[in-house]
Parts: sequence; structure tokens; C-alpha cells
Amino acid sequence: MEPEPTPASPLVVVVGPTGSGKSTLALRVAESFSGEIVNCDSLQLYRGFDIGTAKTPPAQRGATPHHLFDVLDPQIGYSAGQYARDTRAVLREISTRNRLPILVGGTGFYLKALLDGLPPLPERDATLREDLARREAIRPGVLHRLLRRLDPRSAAAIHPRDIQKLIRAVEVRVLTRGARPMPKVSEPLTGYRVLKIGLNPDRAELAAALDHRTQEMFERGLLDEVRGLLASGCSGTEKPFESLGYKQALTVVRGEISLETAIVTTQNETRQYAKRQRTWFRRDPEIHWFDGFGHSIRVIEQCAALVREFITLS
RNA sequence: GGACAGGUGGGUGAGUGGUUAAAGCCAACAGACUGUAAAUCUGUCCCUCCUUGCGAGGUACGAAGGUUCGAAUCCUUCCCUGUCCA
Repeated sequence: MEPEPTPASPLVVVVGPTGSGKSTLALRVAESFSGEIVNCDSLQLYRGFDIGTAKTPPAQRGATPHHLFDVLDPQIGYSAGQYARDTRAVLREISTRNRLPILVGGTGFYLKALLDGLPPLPERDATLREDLARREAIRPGVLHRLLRRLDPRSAAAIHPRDIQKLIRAVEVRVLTRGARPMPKVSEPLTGYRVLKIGLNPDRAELAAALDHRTQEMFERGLLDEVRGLLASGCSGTEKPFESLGYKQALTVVRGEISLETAIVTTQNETRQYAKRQRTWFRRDPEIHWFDGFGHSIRVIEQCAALVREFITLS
């Protein structure tokens, strides 16, 4: 085993539930340590989806470069694997310039794909998927039975009703059939030392802040943003329209539900989403947790101290 | 004051004499996650106890009585709520 020829570059990661103040904290850290922000949010990747994704407006970004924001058109389907590849390139580029990359976002799966890597498996196959979905619709349960034959291990790990995951698992087996021992190992990110920072604001306070933020998004023109997207050629079936706020705004624009109902359901689902994020990040033992919001002076100072220690270590 | 309708677990809402601690939905809580991930999916959800079991006990369908082997379901009175008539 050869030792790493060059010392590993530092990488700071800021995670936490939506609305916990990740962007603010990351920006402060970036300002103090010559950092550059790299997006790790599956929706802020999309162009035109600004209000509902709580994207930091360019005016507030100051001189700090932001990467991987607004890089996708709504009709582009994306994936964790693609994200990992794209982001690794961006990270390297930033480090080459001796700047500190700061990864920010709440999409745990993308972060995992980036840091730990994904096994080298085939990408999605639309036609195959359609076929599989059709079969399952006709005979509920077939996919799970099929997977049990093709790959008993994954079958045991995936619930029979989780169609989305079943389709992928079956797809992988079908696509790699005959392709002998697929390397089962993932390819983790190399060449980096990672500092993971997690924001953990008080639950009730976060819920209140989230309710308020949702209300504000609608007041600040979420509906108009959706109308504009529709006017510029979107059909409303694109992936980012499946997300919180956009999903509801779309039905309001179409006159299917009232604004009030939309706000309330968005608030509920946002709260539930925040919970799922906590569940995801909670089990990562490498995260340094901070109780509070990312815009709290106290949290910013504590994080800055941690980061300072982290980067001078190299 | 009179006539109807109705009061069910955190919310909604089924249930009209017996496998009903009470469907479903929502909220809440916990969890899973190997290319759709702001997605998708799972579990718990009256209380107590234990030998954690299709376990034991207790409480529960506005209140109090009654009928019955047995009541959320039937009867009586009372209290509330809604609509309509005065």
C-alpha cells in the first residue's frame, strides 16, 4: 500500500434538517476561511426553482463562489451517482486552487454517494422500468417475488410494497445479468479529510420557523414562480415539481385546492421531511452536532473554532 | 319556547345489541434507505403490569340512570352543539 503522495485536502460538510440555517452558517465559514460553497441539495440544482427551495439569493452570496446551483433544467432527470461524479470534479477544482470547499445541503443520499461512493452499477433504464412498473400494477407482488429469485439478499432488505426500490433492485439484476461478479464495493471519495458539521435546532423552534418560512414562500411569490415555469415550457410533471411547496403550488395554480390548504399541507410535509432528514443524519457518528440554528452567533463562533482547528491540522 | 339533526379515541369519521380497545384517513412519534431521495417505504399510536403474548388487568364512545346474559349501539332524564320555526 503506497502512502498518499500528497496530503489530503480539507473538506467541510454542513448538514441538518431543512430550515436549520445551513446556508447561512456555511457562508459565514466560507467568508472566514476562503471557502467556496458547493451545493448538496437535490433541488437547488435546478434552475428556476428558487423561492420554494430556499436558495440563497445571489445578492446574499457576497463574494463567495457558489457551485452546483442552477445547473439543471427542470426536465433533466438526475441521480445520486451523477451527483457524486459531478461534485467530485468540482471539489478537485476548488482544492487545486487552494480554496476550502464547503459542501452544504440536506440531501443525505447524495452526500453519501459522494463521500462513500456507490457501487459501479448501471444507470436507470426507462423502458425496462416502465415494463417492470406495468407488471407490478397488473400483478401486485411480482417484483418482490422476482427479486427474491434474482437477489435474495436485496429482496430481504426491501419491503414488498416499496415499488420504487424494488424496481431499481430488479433493474440492476436484469441489466448486469451475465456480467459476472460485479464489483460489489463502492468507490469512496479519496484525497480528502472531511469535517462534518450538523445543525440540530430545537424541534419546536424549527417547526415554528418552518411554518413561518412556508407561509413566506407563498407570500413572496411561489405561485408566480410556478406560473412562470409553466409559461416557459414546463408541463408540471418534471421531477422538481414533485417537491415540497411546488407540488402544492401547482395544484393551486390549476385551481384544484385553495391557497390555505396548500400552505397547511406544505407546512405538514415540510415538518415530516425535516424529521426524515434528522433520522438520516442522526446515525452518522462522524457528525459534530451543534444545538441551534446556523444563523446563531454562538453556533457560528463554535463552528469557526472547530473549522480553524481542522484546517490548521494539515 | 318549538321542530329536526347530532355529541365516538389528539383531529376527522365509520360503527345501530355480542370475535369492538372501537375501521379508514389525518396529525404525532420512531425507523429504513446502494442512481426518482424535498422521493419511496415500514412500524407505533388509551393506561398499567409482566413470563412481550393473536398475554393479564383497568379505563373509554357527552352525563346519570335503566333494559339485557351482554350496550358506543335500545329506553328515560339531563347537559351541550348545529340548522330551521317562533
